[in-house]
Amino acid sequence: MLPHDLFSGASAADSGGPASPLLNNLNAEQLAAVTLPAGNALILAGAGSGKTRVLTTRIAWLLQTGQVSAGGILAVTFTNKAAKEMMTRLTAMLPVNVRGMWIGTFHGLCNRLLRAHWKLANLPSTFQILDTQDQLSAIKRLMKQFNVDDERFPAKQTQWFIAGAKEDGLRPGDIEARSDDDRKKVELYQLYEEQCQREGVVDFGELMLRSYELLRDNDPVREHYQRRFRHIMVDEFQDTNRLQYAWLKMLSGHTAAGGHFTPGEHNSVIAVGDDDQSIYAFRGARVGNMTDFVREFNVRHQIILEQNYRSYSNILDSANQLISNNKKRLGKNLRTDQGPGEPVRVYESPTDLAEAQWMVEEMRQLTRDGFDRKEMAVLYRSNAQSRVIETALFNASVPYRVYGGLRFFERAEIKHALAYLRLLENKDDDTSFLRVVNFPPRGIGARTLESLQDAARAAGRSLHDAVSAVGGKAGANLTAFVAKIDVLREQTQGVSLREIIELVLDHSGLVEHYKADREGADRIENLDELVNAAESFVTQEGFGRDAVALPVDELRQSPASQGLDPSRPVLDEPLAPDAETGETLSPLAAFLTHAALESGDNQAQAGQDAVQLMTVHAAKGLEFDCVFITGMEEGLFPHENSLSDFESLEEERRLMYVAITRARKRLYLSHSQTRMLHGQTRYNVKSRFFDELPESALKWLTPKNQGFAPSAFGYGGGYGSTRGGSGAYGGGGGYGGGNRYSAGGSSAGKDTFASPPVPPQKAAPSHGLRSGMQVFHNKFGEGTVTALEGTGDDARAQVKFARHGVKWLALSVAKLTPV
DNA sequence: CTAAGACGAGTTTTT
DNA sequence: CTCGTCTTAG
Repeated sequence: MLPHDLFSGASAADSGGPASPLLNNLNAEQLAAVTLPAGNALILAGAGSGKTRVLTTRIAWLLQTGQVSAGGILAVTFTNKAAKEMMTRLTAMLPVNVRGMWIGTFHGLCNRLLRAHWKLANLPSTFQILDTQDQLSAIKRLMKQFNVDDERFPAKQTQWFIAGAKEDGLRPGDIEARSDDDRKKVELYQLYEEQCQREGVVDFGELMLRSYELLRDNDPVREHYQRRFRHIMVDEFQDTNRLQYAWLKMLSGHTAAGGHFTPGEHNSVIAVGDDDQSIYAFRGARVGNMTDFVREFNVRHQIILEQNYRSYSNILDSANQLISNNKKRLGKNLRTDQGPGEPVRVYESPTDLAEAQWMVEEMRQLTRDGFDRKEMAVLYRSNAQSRVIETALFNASVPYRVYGGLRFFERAEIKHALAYLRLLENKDDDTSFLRVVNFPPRGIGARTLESLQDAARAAGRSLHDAVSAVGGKAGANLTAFVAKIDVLREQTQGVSLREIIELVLDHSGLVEHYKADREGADRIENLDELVNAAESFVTQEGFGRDAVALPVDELRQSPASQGLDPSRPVLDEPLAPDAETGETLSPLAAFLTHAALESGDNQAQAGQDAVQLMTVHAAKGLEFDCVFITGMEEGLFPHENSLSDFESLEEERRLMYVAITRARKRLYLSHSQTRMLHGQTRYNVKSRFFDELPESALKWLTPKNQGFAPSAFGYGGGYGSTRGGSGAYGGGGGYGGGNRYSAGGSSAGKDTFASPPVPPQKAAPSHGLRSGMQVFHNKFGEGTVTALEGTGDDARAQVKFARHGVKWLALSVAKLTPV
């Protein structure tokens, strides 16, 4: 029976209609994917091929045709954004009970499992989650305590080792140490584990690994979930690491565990991914999981989505030809009905500054052509490249937004506040304890803390519990701190989340401390924002799905548990009085989880029509009308660290593939002959990737130079080498003169500049502000320029803000964008 | 305890 | 060059 036969039969019975509107406008491959029969399948989804649509429609279709109830669905993604997107689209498609489904990130779902089975997972019910920062400080603390030479074993490296081991699903005992250094690292890993266990905290890797082990070691639990999740869907499968793969295997019943092999016939796993977009090997992702999946899950249906709905064919041809240079591929070619569109424009500049200025001019033209600024993206390989571009945009008064950097919940003041909150939940969280024990300062110095740590270690207790062991004045300060925390904990019982946070902000002295600080205004504002975040968390999310534990009664009532030996507890608290209502976390605990698992938006400058700046990695999953890929130079893109081996060079190529496929209408590739890097000017050769693009799709805006000849240059040999024609290196002001900018002077003979050449810029950059101008500031919002003075770096502007009054701002520091 | 200065590192990153 | 971290002096 064909998949759609199956469907139409079911839907006819249900709604009387001939076919569900759900399936309208799907192409043949999409339709096949959506209506796949039960069983494991791999969907190879090219960029822009409607992957998310297929995934969500599949779920809706399964539900609508009654093949599964909401409770039988599990969909897992990598980012909260993707998970949210799925939920939103799904609810738009069907009036469905999203609550019953498990849709979330790997870590979110693991957290959910561990919250529900904390006892079996050997965790305290109040366990806290360490983010990467917390993890690093925990490791530093540990290494100091055990007098580990941090020259030989940098904390960062230890962290990397531990995280890497967990990604591979390895406990200290599973690691074969070959060298003394390795043995030491394994020992540190072991000690770190003990420390975390003692403190009741888990890091991101632990969330995954612990829930994997929970399933592996508890037959009833595993079998319950295996029975429950009949349809498992995995997004971005090419990004899964070893452990995540094993986790999926365990959950779907495709593995023998604890001697009880559970046949997987109940469960269908649909893996959706694109091997050509695998760009996260450096953090443990294993593309090989895709072929392993086909083999080990006995995949019989493979569907390739190649029809692209995003870009014109010049762009797609470029992407296709580039990626065809990779040897290790499953094989896929994007196609479109949209026609060729405009050529891909290539620009060469003498300096990185000139590259940026050209780009600004081009953007101006694009704006005149009717493109929104938010539809223009500048992509670069590494963050350091954003600086010149930002400067150019700033000087030209073009609003822009940079992705990346600290997110809301990662800011220092927020972490401080959260640390207090965490201590209320879990007094043994030493990382949080140390973060705030002397912040704001309360006379507790390094020496005091050392003796406290010694005492705690000797007694095998947490820092909180060991304060009484320290005497003297310092001891009194410590006792006062602990008393303050304990009192706060009392005071916050039965109080709303908002009030808890307000109490903590008041009594911790944080707000007061920042008030005394001349530059503390921003921080106070962020702390206020934390209250808002908590408020909207409670109202909007109803504690957030990630944090809500599995309703306890669900497991008990499931037919699965009925045959179980009653003496064998399936649940942590099967008979608790509140079991009937479903055990949920306290609002505070839920909020803390939310903060750890969802670090919040970058700096959502919502509404601003601004040019988008980001790394290529950050651009994955996004799309724009106009895309500039900058710094297309050997050593930068592909990155020098990736030139030496085949595998990572292929990953660089995939990265380029991702970058190209972000563009809908216009694509620009630019490279510069020289570039400031690490305070030195580097001479760069244009990227080898240019030679892998179809000439017919390109338009050279500047005279085309000799291509890169990989065989002629050894690794790194490209720098400082000369190229045909130019020979002008070292000529200083010589570049950019005359011929290079003359319109139509291209050797290809077919180009004219889309915009007038950039005049050589004078040293003093103009800030482009005028009195009376409406401007936008990240912190203060909108305002009016009331006065200007000074030039260059000393330039200042007086701005009257709607909400924050009149302020003088140094333009070299403050980011003001015209509205 | 704070502030200034030395020092070193410097792809990519979500949870 | 430029940022963050660590050390040292007051």
